[in-house]
Amino acid sequence: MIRQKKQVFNDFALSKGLRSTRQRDVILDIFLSTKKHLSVEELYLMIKSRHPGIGQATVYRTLKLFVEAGLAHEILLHDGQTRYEHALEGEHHDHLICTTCNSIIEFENETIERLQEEVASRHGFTMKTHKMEIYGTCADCRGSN
Amino acid sequence: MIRQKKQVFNDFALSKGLRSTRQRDVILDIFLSTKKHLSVEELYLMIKSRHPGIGQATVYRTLKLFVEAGLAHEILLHDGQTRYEHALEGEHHDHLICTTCNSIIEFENETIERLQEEVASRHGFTMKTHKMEIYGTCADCRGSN
DNA sequence: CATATATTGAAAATCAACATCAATAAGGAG
DNA sequence: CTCCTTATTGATGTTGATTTTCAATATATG
Repeated sequence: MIRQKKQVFNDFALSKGLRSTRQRDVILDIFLSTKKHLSVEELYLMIKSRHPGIGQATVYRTLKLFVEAGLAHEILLHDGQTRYEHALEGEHHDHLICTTCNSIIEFENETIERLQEEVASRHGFTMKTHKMEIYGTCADCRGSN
Repeated sequence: MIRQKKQVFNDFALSKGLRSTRQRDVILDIFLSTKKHLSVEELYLMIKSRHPGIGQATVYRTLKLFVEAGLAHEILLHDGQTRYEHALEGEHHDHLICTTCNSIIEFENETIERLQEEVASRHGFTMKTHKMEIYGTCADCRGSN
């Protein structure tokens, strides 16, 4: 799986004439090793702890490449930071976001996906991607409030 | 309808002990008179043209109050500006966003709404609001590309 | 009217994201 | 392997949206 995603990036790099650098390898490794929706800053801190030489700007630049390569999606929440999550064709999930503790649960629902396609085509749209976020209170927080 | 929304804000202001000011009246009036998803800057420009005295910071502050009062929702697109749209219980719509021309089409789909509730409760969530955005190419842009 | 305090506008401060640029490194040619 | 071209990097500066600060002003209430 990780190998497969690295391949996706290599192919992308090749097709774009990008050079292969230590920094991009490191950033890709660490990005792929995470599960959560990390902000650039958070990812940068993880990276810096093992590879102090790598600059923040490079992390920004590289994450944008991952998006271009189709490996990552940008997520905008309401905390003023862009977050990145994994993306791979076929894999798609949406988010349940707890407005109390900010935890994020991922889910998939094929029926919703299908209805989205339907709505899009009804309006003459060709759907590329979509984003669905449900905000509410999670079970844990409901108990403790 | 507009009267009703003004009432909502008055009630909110009362419950919070907020004072009634000329600026907030003006901003609410103009906000309610729009249909689109305006950024703070866009709204500020509309306001300034008729009421040059009103400052940008006040517009920012007041829009946040509208959100708190339940009159508006923040929308985050990928252009680095927070936009505000009208919100009222019962009224809900989602967005089709053209990634070529940035136009936004609103739609509603009850089935999707229902499925969302279902997903939320299946995960122990109490759903408060949600957001769904479908990105793609609109009919016009498809033609001209 | 007088007082207490919320609100405002202008300007400064913040903060994420992006651009600049000199130094470095990749990778192909010889 | 060495040279050369050019992509990449890291440090730093800049931008642009949003927030905060603070003195001046306006509101509500006694």
